[in-house]
Amino acid sequence: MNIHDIAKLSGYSAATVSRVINCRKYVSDNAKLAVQKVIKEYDYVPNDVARDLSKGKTHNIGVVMPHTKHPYYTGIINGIMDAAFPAGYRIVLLPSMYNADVEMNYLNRLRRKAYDAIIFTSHGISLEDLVNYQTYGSIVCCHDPGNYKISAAYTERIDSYLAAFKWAKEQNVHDVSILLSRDFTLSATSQLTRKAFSDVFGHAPSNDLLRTGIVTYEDGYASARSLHENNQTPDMIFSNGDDIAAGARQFYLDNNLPVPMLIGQENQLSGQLLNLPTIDHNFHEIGRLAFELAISDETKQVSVESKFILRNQKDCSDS
Amino acid sequence: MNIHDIAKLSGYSAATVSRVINCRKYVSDNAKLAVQKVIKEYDYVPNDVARDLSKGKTHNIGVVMPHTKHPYYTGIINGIMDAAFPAGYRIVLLPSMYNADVEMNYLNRLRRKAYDAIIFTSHGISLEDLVNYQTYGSIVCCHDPGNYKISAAYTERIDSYLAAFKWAKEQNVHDVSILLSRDFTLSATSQLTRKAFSDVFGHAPSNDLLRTGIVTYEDGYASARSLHENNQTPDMIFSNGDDIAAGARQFYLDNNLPVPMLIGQENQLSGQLLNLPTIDHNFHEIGRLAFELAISDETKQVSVESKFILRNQKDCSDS
DNA sequence: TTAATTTCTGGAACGCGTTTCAGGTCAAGT
DNA sequence: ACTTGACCTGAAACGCGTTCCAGAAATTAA
Repeated sequence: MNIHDIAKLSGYSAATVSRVINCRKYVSDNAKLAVQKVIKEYDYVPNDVARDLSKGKTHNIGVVMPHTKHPYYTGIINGIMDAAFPAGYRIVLLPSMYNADVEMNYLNRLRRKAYDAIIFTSHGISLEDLVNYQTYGSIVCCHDPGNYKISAAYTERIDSYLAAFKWAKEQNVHDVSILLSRDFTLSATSQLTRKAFSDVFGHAPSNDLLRTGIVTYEDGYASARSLHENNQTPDMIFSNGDDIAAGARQFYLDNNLPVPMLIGQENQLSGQLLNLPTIDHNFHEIGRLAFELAISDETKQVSVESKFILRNQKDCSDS
Repeated sequence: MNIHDIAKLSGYSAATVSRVINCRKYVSDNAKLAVQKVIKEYDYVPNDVARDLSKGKTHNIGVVMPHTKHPYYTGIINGIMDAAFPAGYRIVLLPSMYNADVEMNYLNRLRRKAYDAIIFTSHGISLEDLVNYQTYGSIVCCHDPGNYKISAAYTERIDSYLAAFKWAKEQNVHDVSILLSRDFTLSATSQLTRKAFSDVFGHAPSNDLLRTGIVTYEDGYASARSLHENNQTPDMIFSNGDDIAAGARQFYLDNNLPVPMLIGQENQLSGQLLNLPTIDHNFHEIGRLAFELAISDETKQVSVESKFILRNQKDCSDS
């Protein structure tokens, strides 16, 4: 049962049926009634894929995310969804695991018109590739693209990082362990972290106290163990997530070791429960903005500020 | 640039080009080479929407979720994704807010072939509606459908609920507050909670100690306040999420009130941090199973056991 | 050397809705 | 009475890839 069947049954043409369905002008009352009757009688609904093909638009936005565990991504996703839903767009989850082939595959699906636009919450392939693929559709990334001409919604992190490290310095810490999601060489965010640290402390962060590939509570726990096993005793751990900080803390507690000071990120519930200083990167807002950019024709960059949050300082080391 | 253009340029027909693209048999080496050359030269990629239309399949699975904040949904989503990705399916997020019109709209989009199947992590419309819409595509729900003929992947909760309440009884608690996501009348899960409670305690849970519509940490906090303001002093709070329990706990701490015993659910990080007894509903596995059902032709029900988890009991009331 | 396969290939139909365009009607304006 | 413009309508083209079927050519089997 398709639009042509309805046309035949109602005695009108497919064009008229299409007009009725889409509430277009230039349809007589007679035609409208006749068509609606048949549609109702046969319980007809139009095929969305055919419509998408015809219109050249799917109302689907692909959202590429390296993994799903990290709240960074769920935060952005929520922001995107909250903006996409009222606008009549759907979001398609595209897990990438930072795999270049997989990401390329998604870009090609953009070319193939499977999505109207694609948002990279993060990406393993080069920014240059992303920029080049813009010929085939709207692409948005979620970090500062520097001089590259590409739409981006991201958090301006430097001030909050500086604030965090300044506060750290005021606490008279000397050995700061930094836990990162990705290595300095791979991630602009990681580079920024290093820069902020260096600016405040006057020297680069120690490699002995650095751990990368850290994403979850469990990773945080393992990092602390690794530090301990390498006889490193940082007096502060700066991590890229409250959950991660919580994991590290747990390792020390479990082993009756003194817990270093902790700074988290993402303003997660764990941080709230443990009263950790944290950095809120406003991911929900980033998601909203990314969506707006995705469906707009302009190529532009928008950013929001992140905030270093010092909670009322109770003791953080108790269980 | 479409397949017909490629056909013309290569001197072969669209049918042959299609065969080359899809690596079908019955193509001569000459034809293959010629077509591939033109495809490469013009950097042609086929249109996915046209292909979907032609094949009558989108490889998209719609996943309806009432809201995005609750880890119940993110857990299932992760399970679905982990299964869908290797199978070449994508998942489309469909927020519903338990709104019947919205959910109906998604069901209609299934009819309209926008999705190959649809998974309801939860639903506001009647199970009967869901059952009826199966004519139009594969539908999976995530709770025990009773006698209704519909595919379902869900957690068998009764044993863990019983175990939890039995443990509670052993702790000699008398006034158990129950915090639920949805009212008994609306939710089978809520009914089960009540049944388990009644079975163990020999009487129905107190309405004065019941709160519904509770989903987040903040809701948990508000519930505790509400209980307090109504002069209710439960000696245990049974909540539908560790985060929620954590929220309730925080209210008591903030007001220097004794913290009742707590039982959480979902085995969340907050529960881990606070050493809460919890119930793990195995949502990741539910997601996996739901996906398998979604792409299979059979209509069947599968369930997994949930587990009551009693952690090593440290004191839960400190900060 | 036939008969029977298997391999190639392309025209045309199919999946299905949208849109353009041309042709026609009818009421309002001059 | 004549022009103008708004209103209706449908055939056909368009978006684009897949597949069935028929016919031709090349092998293989007998």
